This record gives sequence, structure tokens and C-alpha cells, in this order.
Amino acid sequence: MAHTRLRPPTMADVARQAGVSHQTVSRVLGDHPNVRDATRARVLRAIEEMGYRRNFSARALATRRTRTLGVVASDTTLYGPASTLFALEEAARAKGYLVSTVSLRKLTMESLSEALDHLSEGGVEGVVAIAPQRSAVDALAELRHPFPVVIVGGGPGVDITCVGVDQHLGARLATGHLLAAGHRTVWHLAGPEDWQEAADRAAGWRDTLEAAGVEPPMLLRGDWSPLSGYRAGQELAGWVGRGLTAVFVANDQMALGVLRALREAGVRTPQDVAVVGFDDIPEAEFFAPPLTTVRQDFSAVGKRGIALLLDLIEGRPPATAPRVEIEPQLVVRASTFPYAAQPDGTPL
Amino acid sequence: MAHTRLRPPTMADVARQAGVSHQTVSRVLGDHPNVRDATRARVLRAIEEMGYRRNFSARALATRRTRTLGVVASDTTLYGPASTLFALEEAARAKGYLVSTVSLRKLTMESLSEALDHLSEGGVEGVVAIAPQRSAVDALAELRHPFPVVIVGGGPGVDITCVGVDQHLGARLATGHLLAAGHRTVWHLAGPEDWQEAADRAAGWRDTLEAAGVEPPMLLRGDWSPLSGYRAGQELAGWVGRGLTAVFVANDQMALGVLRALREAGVRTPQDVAVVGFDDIPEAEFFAPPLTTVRQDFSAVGKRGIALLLDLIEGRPPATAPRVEIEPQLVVRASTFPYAAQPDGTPL
DNA sequence: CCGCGAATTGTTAGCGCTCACAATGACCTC
DNA sequence: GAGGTCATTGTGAGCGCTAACAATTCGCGG
Repeated sequence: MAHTRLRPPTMADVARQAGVSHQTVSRVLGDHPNVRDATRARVLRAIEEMGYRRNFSARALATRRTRTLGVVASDTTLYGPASTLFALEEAARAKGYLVSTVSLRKLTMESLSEALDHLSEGGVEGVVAIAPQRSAVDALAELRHPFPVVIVGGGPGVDITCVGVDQHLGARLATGHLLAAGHRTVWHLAGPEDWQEAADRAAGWRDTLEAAGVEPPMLLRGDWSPLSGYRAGQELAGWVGRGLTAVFVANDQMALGVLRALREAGVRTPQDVAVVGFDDIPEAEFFAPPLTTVRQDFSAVGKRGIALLLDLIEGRPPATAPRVEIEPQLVVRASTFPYAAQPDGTPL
Repeated sequence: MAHTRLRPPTMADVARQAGVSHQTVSRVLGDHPNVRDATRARVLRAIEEMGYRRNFSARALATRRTRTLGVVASDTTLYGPASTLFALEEAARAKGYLVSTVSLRKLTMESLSEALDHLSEGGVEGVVAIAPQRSAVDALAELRHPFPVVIVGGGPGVDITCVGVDQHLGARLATGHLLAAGHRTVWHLAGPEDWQEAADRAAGWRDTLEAAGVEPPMLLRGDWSPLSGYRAGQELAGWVGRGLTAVFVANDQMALGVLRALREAGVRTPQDVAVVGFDDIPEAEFFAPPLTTVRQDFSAVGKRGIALLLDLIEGRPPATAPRVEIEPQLVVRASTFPYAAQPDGTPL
């Protein structure tokens, strides 16, 4: 007969019902060998009947493992961080870990410290920080924490394990693509100075030009937003006819703003000015014109990040170098090549 | 003298160091009154010196509370779900709860069931499901789980507490805006049939037209993607000059595709056809032309969702109705009104 | 200077699980 | 049939904390 049970059943309850000891129940749940099939079946039936679920806290206390990882991130509504977050969670879950997230509005020393405390109180065994700003990386390096930390998207220099896409290579692909198409030089609209990825992309752009014997033109800066791209685009429009025929924009959102400003200034893309972005956000294919851009493999970043963190947690020597770089990929569309395919596959 | 300590210090270690009982340490940490200031100071100093941190699992086991909530979501790289996720985490953290996320690629019965199991194994006290598809809501209603569940963005009908933006009202705002601007009728590009929000927006559109004594024209369907909007836009372009002067598109991404298709067909926006979107993604302001759209207050959704879940967890009678609706807001831009302000504030 | 209530501190038992080890039984070999 | 081995199951001791209760101390009126 079913009576209301105030407390959820414990392992001992199940054991009693199945006529075994609690340890045998534990063995069944832990997939230990050396449990007779008949016994296992009896236990499983009791578990099923009573709707038993192993108590997380008791288990964690006894094993000293919570199997929970923390992630600290900011700007999680942007495509890049959101994709990274998704990839990290998926990779962690595949390894049997739970992920607790803290999304910050700003990665300051203070907010980071609070976030790590919060996660620490939550018993995480390690943390992945999506920290693209140098200042955030520095803060992280200073902060004391009782668990290993892996940084995604951050820069080198500090003594923390990092994973990220090879931004320098991405920028070389973008800039090289434009040079190969016959442009004499390539302008660059960079991201905020403090961002490691912005710096790496700018460096890749500069190095490619210099390797080709071209003096890099003036560098413009935006803040990743379409609005800042729009403003930079207005400025860029003023240089058309004075040597500007190609622009490498440090992300797709700013490229959107640039495209709009150019269009409003009567500048045609790609006939007058070719534009390349970075990220390959889903909308990029539908910009006017569809945007040539650099695609990052976030899923790979997530997998490597989690793998690295688990190595650290389990005290294994990290399987790879402390700095892991994932290769990006150039996606060519009509913003640099007028005959590139339409979104639905038909030529323009 | 400092020697390497293999195990992190326990409360008993701190107590010994401070010359008190572990219980007094617990009192200090728990902010209990009735601890003499001198004692408190001594304990705090010991904690500081030893770098003590309270063990999460032991605490959770003793209190039977993990103070952890779960969130199940899908499509977390899209603006809407990502914003909701962010808002939920922020609201939960403000209440002292940790959030564990599971991001699914598809919300099927099977994946949902696995997600709830995974969270359950992780000891969550309750779950918020971002489940915009009806099928997902139905699956959730069928699934047994040992904790309360609140649905965000889902529909009514089932016996689960829901929070969401009032989509019907949003659609009325959008459609009414177009009618007020003098359009004789408004076409609609809806989202996938299975999505509650798509259905509500379509219903709001239809109701507004009928209230105005207008027979709703043929309804088009997309899948939220820019590509599907592009295809629908090509079809819509064929109706220009045959009564089509205004379109309400069920989200901004599809609206982007529609705008592009119209432009390619030589149709001007807003002079020939006015377009309204839904969501107000950050890029919407930079579409060509800037998009009139409906803004949703995700932060409010997050707060109400968490509040509701905590009510359920703590056995309080829910402070509000089982179905909470947040009011959306119309944002007018140039896609419906040629004199709307430019992104940077200057008139066109 | 005793006694009483309030403030402060200590003691004892779990919370529900896993681990290490002990115990049981089945089966086999010589 | 004694002794040994292996597979299977049970027992006891924590894991590190909080909650309930017991004990101690302090201040102060009588």
C-alpha cells in the first residue's frame, strides 16, 4: 500500500525492501562486478518501485568528489561566448560532469572574485573562465582559488592553462585572402584594446601585410558593436578612392555596421570595397552582401578546455601544452567575391 | 611553520586553532547571534590563516539543501534563450542559489529525460526549463521528476507553472502599429508551428486584424532562420502591388532574410513594404533599414521564473498565478517609419 | 555571597553514502 | 572429506557538517 513518504527513500530503505545490505545496493548502482544477477535484479526492482535516487550530497561527501565544474563568463548573449559556453557544457556532460555557470556583466577583479567564491561555495572541482580581456586574465592570475582554473580565449603570458582559437592565423587567412584577390593593401577595424583576441587579430593582420612588403595603414578601433562598426564605416568611406579597397573587420557585428555605413555612403561592396569579418555568426550569411568571414570551432575549444581541466583536477600531467590553439577556417562569401554563392545555393 | 597539507582544513581544524569547538565555528560562519565578539574575531582569524572553506557536500548533507537550481535549455546561442539563461542565472545568484545548466541540441522526450536525470543526480532542488516548443512542454508534463519544475516561454494547457512574455500582446502591438500607420492589411511570417510563441504571435496578429474588420491574408511559415525568412521574402515580393504593403515577421532573424529578399526584388522598405520584427536583437538596429520590432524583458522573466521556482521549492503558496505574463514593448525604427532616427541619433 | 535567568559554549547524534575489510558460501583439488 | 580459492555479501567506520540539547559562564538583585 502506498502511503505518503515525507523523506525520499534512502539506500537503506531500498536494501531492506530488496532483502540485502545497503552496500549491495551501492554496488549495483556503482556497476560493480561480483553481484549475482538475481540479486542485481531484485535491487533494481526495489529501486524502481520506490523511485529511489541516490543522494548527491552524501555521495559527494563520501567520495570527496562533486563531479561539478564551474564556468565563469560574461557577454553570454554574444555569439562567441554563448557558443563557447554551450560547447563547454556539452563536453563536460559527456564526461559525466555537471556545469554550474556564473554569468557576469563585467569581468572586474571584484566580480571575478565573487564569482569564484560563489562557485567555490558550490563545491566545484575546477573552473573554466571565458576571459577574453587581458585585464580579466590578470585578475584571474592574482586571485587565489582552491581549485584548478583553465582560461578560454585569454592570452598567454600568465601562468594559467589556456585554450583558444588561433586568432593570429585567422587574421592571416582573412588578410591573405584579400591580398591574394589583388588588393594593394588592407585596412583593419580592430576590437577593444584590452581584448587579447583583438590584439592577436590586429597582429596577424599587421604581420601579413609586412610579410607582403606593405606598410599597414592606420588602424581603427571599435567595441565589437554594430554601432561602433557603423561609425568606423563612415570614416572608412572617406578613404575610398584614396587607396582603400579592402577592410578586415575584427568581428561580424562590427562588419554589419561597416557594410551599412558604406552602403549609405554610396560605396558598393565588394566592387568598391571588399569586407571580411570574423566569427561567422549565423546571420553573416544574410548580410548585404553575405559576409566573408573566419569561422571558429567552438566545439573543439570546449572539448579541449574540459579535457585540460579534467587533467588538472585528476592530477594527470596535462595531455597537451599549457597553451592550446584551435585552427580557424576562412569562409568566402560575396562581400569579397561577387560571384560567391547565394544563401540558397543559387549564384547571384 | 607551514607544511604542505594534503587535505583541506576542516571545521575541526579551525576550531582547534582558535581554541573553540567546531560548533562555535559553525555559528560564526552561519552568522548566529550569541557569539562573543572576541570569540568571533579569533575564529575569523583562524579561518583566514588556514584558508578554510566550508565543505559544500557536508553542509548540503546535513541541511538537506544544495541550494542549486537546474536549467534546461536549447538553442542557447540564439539571442532569446541566451538572454533568458543569463537572466535566470543572475536572479538565482541574487537569491544565493547556484545554477547548473544543461544545453540540449533538441528538446525531445529522450533528451529532456536524460537532462532531468543528469540534474537530479546533481542534486538540484528545482528546475527551470526553457521550453518554447509545445512538444517539449508536453514531454515535460509527462516526465516524472523529484523536484518542482517551472517552464519559461512555454504555453498554457498543462499543469505546470509557466512564465513568459505576453506574445499575444506583442503581436497586437506590432500589427496595430502597422494598421495605425495606414496599412490596409498586414501579412505575417510565422515561426514553426510547434512553437507556442509562434502560435501566440500568429494569434495576436489574426485577432488584431479581425478586430479591425480585416480578413487576414495567407499566413507564411519559417523556421526562425534568416534563410527561411529570405525564402518567404521572395514569395512576399511577388505579392507587392497586389495588396501587400506591410509584413509582421515573427522574429528579427527571419526579418533580416525578408529585408534582403525584398531589396533584391527591388522592393523598398519602408516605402513599398513596411516590416516589423520580434525580439529586438542587438543587430536589429543596424539592419538595412533599422528594424521596428518588439522588445522582450528577459530580465523580468528570469526574476519571476526564479521567484516562482523558489516558492515551489520552499512550499510557499506561489506568490502569483501559475501563469505569469511579462509585458513586451514596441520599438519603432525606420523599417516602418522612414523618418525614424538613425543608429547614432541623427535623422536620416 | 548565594541563586537565577540569559548569554555563550560544548557535546552528541545523525545526514546518506562509500570504502576497507570481514564473513560467508560455493566450488574445486588432492 | 580437509583445505584452499574465488565469488558474493555484510559490517563498521568515517566523510565534514548542522541541529538539538546539555553544560558552563556571567551579571546582578536580594
